[in-house]
Amino acid sequence: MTETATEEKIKEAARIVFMEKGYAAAGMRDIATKAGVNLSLVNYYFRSKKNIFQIIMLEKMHIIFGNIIPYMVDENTTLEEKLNHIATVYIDTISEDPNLPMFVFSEFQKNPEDFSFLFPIKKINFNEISIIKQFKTIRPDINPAHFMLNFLGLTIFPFIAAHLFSKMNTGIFDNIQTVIKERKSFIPLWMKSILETNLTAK
Amino acid sequence: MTETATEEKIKEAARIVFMEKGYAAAGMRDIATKAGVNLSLVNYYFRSKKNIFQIIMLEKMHIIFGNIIPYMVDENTTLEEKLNHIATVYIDTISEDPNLPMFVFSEFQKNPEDFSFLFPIKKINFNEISIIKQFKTIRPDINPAHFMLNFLGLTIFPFIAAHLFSKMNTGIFDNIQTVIKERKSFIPLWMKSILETNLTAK
DNA sequence: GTCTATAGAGAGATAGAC
DNA sequence: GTCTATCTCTCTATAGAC
Repeated sequence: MTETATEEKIKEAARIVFMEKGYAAAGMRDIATKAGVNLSLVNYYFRSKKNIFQIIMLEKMHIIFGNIIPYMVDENTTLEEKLNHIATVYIDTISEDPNLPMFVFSEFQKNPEDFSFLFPIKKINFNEISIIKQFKTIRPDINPAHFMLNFLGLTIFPFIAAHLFSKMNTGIFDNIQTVIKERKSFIPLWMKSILETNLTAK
Repeated sequence: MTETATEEKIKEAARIVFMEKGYAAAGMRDIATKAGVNLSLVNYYFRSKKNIFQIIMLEKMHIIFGNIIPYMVDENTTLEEKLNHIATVYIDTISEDPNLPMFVFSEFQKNPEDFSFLFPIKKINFNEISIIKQFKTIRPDINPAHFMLNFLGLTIFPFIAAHLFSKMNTGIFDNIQTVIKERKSFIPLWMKSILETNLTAK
């Protein structure tokens, strides 16, 4: 491997510390301690806090978007297959790192300038990717943004709300991680119903 | 009023600074400057950074939950009326302060211990509030957690994702604030479809 | 590559004059 | 109530010995 053991230990510690505390509250000392190395080694390998953070952020962006875009652009699957596949894969992926969505959305919001250059996704015109084209043939009357917000909201929001909801003793969010996994098979069916909903009613 | 003009100026500045930067990155000097007052006045009125933050957080918690719980517990409205009412009121309320959901979820996650005592909601047993009882009579086969996650996901997630999505040039999230407002009438209809979805199918 | 030691900037908080 | 000045601590980052 090209990375030394020390470098990888520091990177792994940085992943944990940044994900737990966010950029601002994370300290270089936290990272060094968690990695079991001397403070100055963190700077030796990564030069600055901002630099190591951007490396971690780029990794996380790839996980959160890189695992979803390829299925969205695939011209050889139906819309139903896409929804099935993405819901399943995505919930499994994020379940291994459940704070990922909050981390990415929240850190991006705080310093958009620092990350706008990180977009490999930046160039993608959603109007021309398969999943949106398929949606448009079924529902030309609805802005595809609604479709994406619905799908991602049903899939991702539970991870974002999990901490707060499970701590507020409501009696219904006690095994929220189990509930989230049930959603793998439910979300595609709910999305189908949403797709068929007549919005001019009432 | 019981609060002096200075105290209120500081509080308003604190609201803005904390919402923009989060607790960790916000500085007492930021707050003083934004309020147009001397640094030591912030400590004079609020004694510590943590203290003023908790005051703001409590306020924000009341906005995000206080505007929704009363409608959920109301025994005199149907489930359909609740969904209509909440979706509309909530989207209007949060639109005035669109970073509110991210702020509350994100700051809570980072320091749960600091805020667990802030719950006025803590004692509410969701299994006994009207909206959940109504849901259970319609769908006794589904965990009510799904119902709440669906409704709140459709309603709140767009606010959380808005920043990131609108900056990634997808071509479909350009007027996302307008899109979000359209959802006021759509969400109740989508929820109706979701409620009627047969989940044993396939 | 890894350590000790420290520079230099910035933070939260307070003492004390007015 | 409001100011100036400052204490004390902690942070990122680096210089320099090994």
